[in-house]
Amino acid sequence: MLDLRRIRSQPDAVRAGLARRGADLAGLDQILELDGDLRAVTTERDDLRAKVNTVSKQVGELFKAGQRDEAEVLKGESKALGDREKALSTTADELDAQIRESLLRIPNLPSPDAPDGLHEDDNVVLRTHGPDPSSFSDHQRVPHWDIGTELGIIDSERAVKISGSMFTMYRGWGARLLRAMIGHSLDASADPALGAVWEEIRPPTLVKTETMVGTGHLPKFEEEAYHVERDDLWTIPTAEVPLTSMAADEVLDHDDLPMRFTAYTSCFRREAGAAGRDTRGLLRSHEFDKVELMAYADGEEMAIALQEEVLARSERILQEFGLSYRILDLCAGDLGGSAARTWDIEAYAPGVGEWLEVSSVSWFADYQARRANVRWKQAGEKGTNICHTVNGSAMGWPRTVAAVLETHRQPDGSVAIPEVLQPRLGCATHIPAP
RNA sequence: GGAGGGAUGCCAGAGCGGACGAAUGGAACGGUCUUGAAAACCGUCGAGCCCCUCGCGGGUUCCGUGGGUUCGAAUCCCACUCCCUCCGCCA
Repeated sequence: MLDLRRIRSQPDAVRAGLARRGADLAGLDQILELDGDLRAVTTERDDLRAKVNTVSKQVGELFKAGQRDEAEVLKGESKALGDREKALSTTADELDAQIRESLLRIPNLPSPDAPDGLHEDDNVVLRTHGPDPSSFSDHQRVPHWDIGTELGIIDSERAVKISGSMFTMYRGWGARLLRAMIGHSLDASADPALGAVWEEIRPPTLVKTETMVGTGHLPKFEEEAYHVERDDLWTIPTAEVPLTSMAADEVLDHDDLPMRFTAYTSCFRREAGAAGRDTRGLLRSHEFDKVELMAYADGEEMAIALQEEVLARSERILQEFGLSYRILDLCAGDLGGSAARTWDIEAYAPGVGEWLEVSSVSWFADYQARRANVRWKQAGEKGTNICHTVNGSAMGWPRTVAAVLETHRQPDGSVAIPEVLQPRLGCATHIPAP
């Protein structure tokens, strides 16, 4: 969430930032008004409390001195003050809750570096890597759902039988290929030869409500997540959720920053309202595999360097897989609610004939960390500071698998396995044609 | 799921209605001593919010969480959460 003091001291700048992403500004005005009320009430309440505290102290002293009558008089006085204080206190609590509730629904301010624009079409292509989409041959122009069926490596029919529409199932070479890709990504992050080591985490995939609030997935996107009502737990839509909340309510030592984590998990999304859109094959499903990179930073400079580091790692993987991809700089209006700046990576899938979003690399400034209350402290210095958070996928696997299957399909119907993955697959070079 | 024990500052740990934001010890930081270090000694040593005549300033809140009793709660009462031990069940 945004810093209330910033909203208070620079309301126009905040308004302008939110307007860039086309956000509703009514909540902001409401907050400003409630905040004014709250501060008036709080000041008065604190004054009364101060009086109650002094009077109570006097009561004690008078009793000790044996001056019972005087003590009784003061006691009555203090009670009256206390009653007023209680009423004000209730009002203050209510105002505070209202403000927080509104604050949670206000999206982050876009980075000034994020391009202008309100729609997807306004996103800027930063660069494209690999062969041009027009250069692929006919044998690569087969959608992965057909390849999957042909090779017996994707069995959507049975997944649907077991779990319903928009679930997928990998079999045989498909399942092994997926596992090899995941392993490759995790191991690359653990390899010191490739730069800073990202600590591998295997987090829970069922989390508490407050954990979902921390990253900004609740309350706004309640419809998107599966909720296990009996135990009041939510299935995570991304490992970003548990990773970002790992340090919730903690004060990190500045010397430990940046802290880098990676996690492989299943991700669950209800995809409410997306029925029928891009749902064929591996394009969109309720449960999918993803490896996430997530880092805590001490501020903007460190955070942006980490965002670039995540992007480089994700790109590297796509390069190793021999895929064509492009990097999009999301315009202010297309940014997710918690993000300040996002780079999407889209891999080209020749069979589907589309660029598929396989990764999203975002810098959240202190928006998530303020929600989750993640702070850092420099030993010996006074006070604490809110962290910055960064995360990105490396990768969202189903679409990456799709792009790999289509890109590496051979004229004989087999699929060439990228070299980096071969050692993980018994040194096989191809998924054999049927 | 059942029975018992517990939750206090960075850590350990006292306090069980007023003098407690909290003893004591350790850690950390600054200093004295020393060629340097250790030891010893002295000092500092939590966070949030609000106000202002912005000063090494004032007020307030926080002893697991939420309620209650009281003039006054870390201390009493209630509920909940989490942790530990034992039993049951289970991959």
